[in-house]
Amino acid sequence: MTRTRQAVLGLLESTKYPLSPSELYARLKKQNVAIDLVTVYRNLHALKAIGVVRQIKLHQEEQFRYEMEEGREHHHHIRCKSCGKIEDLLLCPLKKLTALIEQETRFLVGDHSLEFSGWCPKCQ
Amino acid sequence: MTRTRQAVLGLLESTKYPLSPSELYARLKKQNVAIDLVTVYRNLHALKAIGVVRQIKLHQEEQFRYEMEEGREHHHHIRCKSCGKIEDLLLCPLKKLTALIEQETRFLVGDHSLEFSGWCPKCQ
DNA sequence: CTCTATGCAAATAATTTGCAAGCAC
DNA sequence: GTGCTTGCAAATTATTTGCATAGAG
Repeated sequence: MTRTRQAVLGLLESTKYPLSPSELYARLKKQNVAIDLVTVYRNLHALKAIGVVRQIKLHQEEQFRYEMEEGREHHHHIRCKSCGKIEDLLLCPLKKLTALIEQETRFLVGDHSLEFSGWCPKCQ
Repeated sequence: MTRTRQAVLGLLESTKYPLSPSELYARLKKQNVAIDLVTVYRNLHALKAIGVVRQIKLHQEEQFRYEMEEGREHHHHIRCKSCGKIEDLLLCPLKKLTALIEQETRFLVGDHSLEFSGWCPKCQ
């Protein structure tokens, strides 16, 4: 547990929506944490490998985002097409559906991603 | 409607799963179509702008994929984590859910992405 | 001390842009 | 002819890798 890993983890813990590597980097800089972008990437990889953080790709976005895995229930997201605001959705309507899909496609379903996008209250 | 646009469109029409720009490019080359990768990108942008093709980003994939928009019903996809095989899912369980989400988040929902991944029959 | 993490530079991969020449109508 | 399209080169953005050094246990 190094100083930089601590910083990355701390920021992910205190942010309520998933952050991209460059967002993480920019915020750490602003907090005067001496860190390299590459180190942010490497820490995210390491934290993902040990199951502490989860990597997600939001609908139509070009980069990955990361959020804390532990202690979080399975959930999805909704993102504003205008300002980019991201919120969690705690509901997941897909448990029953998975069995149906496995039956119809003969795939074994590992996971799913369900992301909504639209306009947040301010942007409507 | 140029020769290259015709080729891009023709390939998208004859393929039953979404293709990435580089896949399109590679296949056109193989068919001896003289075309530049940049032209593939520009045609996809243009076709997307006029609503002929749809851009999608599959769960955890790094590049965009494109598929025909017209004449296709709203659908989702499932991709094999092992061999990359992609199939369509015609069911969409989310229509009712959208209203609920709009009510709970106060977002106005524009669209959603729902992608499954797992292992196809051969890879299990 | 020994091993893993970090910084810096550089390599990749996906995608976009500038510009001059070519094709469609 | 006029304007949109294309090709080639180069710029951008996200991400990864090599290597020598710094820091953790």
